[in-house]
Amino acid sequence: MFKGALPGFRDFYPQELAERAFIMATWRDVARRYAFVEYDGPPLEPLELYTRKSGEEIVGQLYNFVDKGGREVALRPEMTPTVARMVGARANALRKPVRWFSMPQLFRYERQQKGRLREHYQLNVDIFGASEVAADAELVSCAVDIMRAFGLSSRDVVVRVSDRRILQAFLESLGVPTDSVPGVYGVIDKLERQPAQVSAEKLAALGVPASAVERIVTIADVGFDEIASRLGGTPSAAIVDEFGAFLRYVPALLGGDTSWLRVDLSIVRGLAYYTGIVFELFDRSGEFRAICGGGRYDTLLQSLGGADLPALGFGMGDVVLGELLRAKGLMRATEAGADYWISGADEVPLERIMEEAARLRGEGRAVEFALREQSLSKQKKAAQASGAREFVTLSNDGTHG
RNA sequence: GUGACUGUAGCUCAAUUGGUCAGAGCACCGGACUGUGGCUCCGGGGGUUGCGGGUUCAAUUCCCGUCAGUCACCCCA
Repeated sequence: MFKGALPGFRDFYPQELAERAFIMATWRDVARRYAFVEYDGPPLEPLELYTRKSGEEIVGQLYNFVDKGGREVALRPEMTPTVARMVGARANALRKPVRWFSMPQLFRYERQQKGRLREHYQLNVDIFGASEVAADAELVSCAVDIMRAFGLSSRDVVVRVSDRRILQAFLESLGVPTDSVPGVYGVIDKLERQPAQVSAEKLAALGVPASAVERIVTIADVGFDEIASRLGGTPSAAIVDEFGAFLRYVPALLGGDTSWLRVDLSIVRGLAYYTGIVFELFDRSGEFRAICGGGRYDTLLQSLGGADLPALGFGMGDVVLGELLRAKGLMRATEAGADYWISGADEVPLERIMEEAARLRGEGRAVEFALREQSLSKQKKAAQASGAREFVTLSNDGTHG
């Protein structure tokens, strides 16, 4: 006998499936409110679709194999290449901006740990063909409204926002050599996970001026005012103005609520393909991994050989979110019981119960009953355990109870 | 891929310095309580103690391996 699922994979018993359905229904509902439309793609893709974007190193993280036709294939680790291909193929025909979302099951061949399995479901929300910063604000607002829809508040979750271009300009204004910027990103990305002393030493080794090291180690505390004053009048001023507009738009979209956003230049998002504003959602306690992350990647479609369309999006997985919801007591999902439990008193034949069940089922009701004649108390106990909402008793004199 | 810790019934756990130690609660099944809220009582099924070796007169309890889990690193979703 097989004892359990493969490592990193989950069996969804009815309770767990109800929770997954609850999460996905909430995702879908909020995405719809923002006028995003749903799409999907194949769970299995050519391996090259991922190596072209991320290089051969990525193969170590992929669930890949050779199929019976000799093709190198991989279970999708992310949705972006797929959606980039789909949008690229019809770039000229699609009404812009394209506002799409999907809830794919994604796969990674990695050793599992808390909040990370080999498989998960991830909401992907993307906008293509919009260079306006209002689009960035729409995405962040959508992510926050999803938190709200789950009953989470800004006391539970914070949105940390940054901009790669501003971070680069900020670092250069501190005297960081341009060549050292990528290395400094790497240090910044690890600030929270290693001692400040270690970070400072690494920065010094990268040629960062002593005067700038301390400011970089505490870069998470840099606010918009400091950014604006330091970069005002420089070539980056227009970008800072855009960032300022973004910081006004998000609260406007949230009905005036300013409590969710926090400027945090330490959000680097994996050094990857992001080109502008980036953001991550974290629980305030710091107990869990990032709940959600995203940003703008204007050059990615073109680099994948597709259309030259600006693009931005975010991903939100079900694993960390589920852990957070359970920790907060907000997982509102239970196995659905039947609408009616039909019982029979005094030797009512099973056929009469079945006929009544058939009648109600014909009306679209969910109906269960004991599959053999039992005492009424037994039936009532079974009905209660099943979670059925109504307990109906048929008796020989034709009455209902 | 590397390291640390862990591994007893579906779940949570127990079992003196290795010697009837394979148990309890919950859950599940059956029965009683003949009736209004998941109460009470009785009974039952279920584990080759992750798996495979080794040490020993004897191992759940010691050693090795392996698989799995947790956490961290790596990396990222």
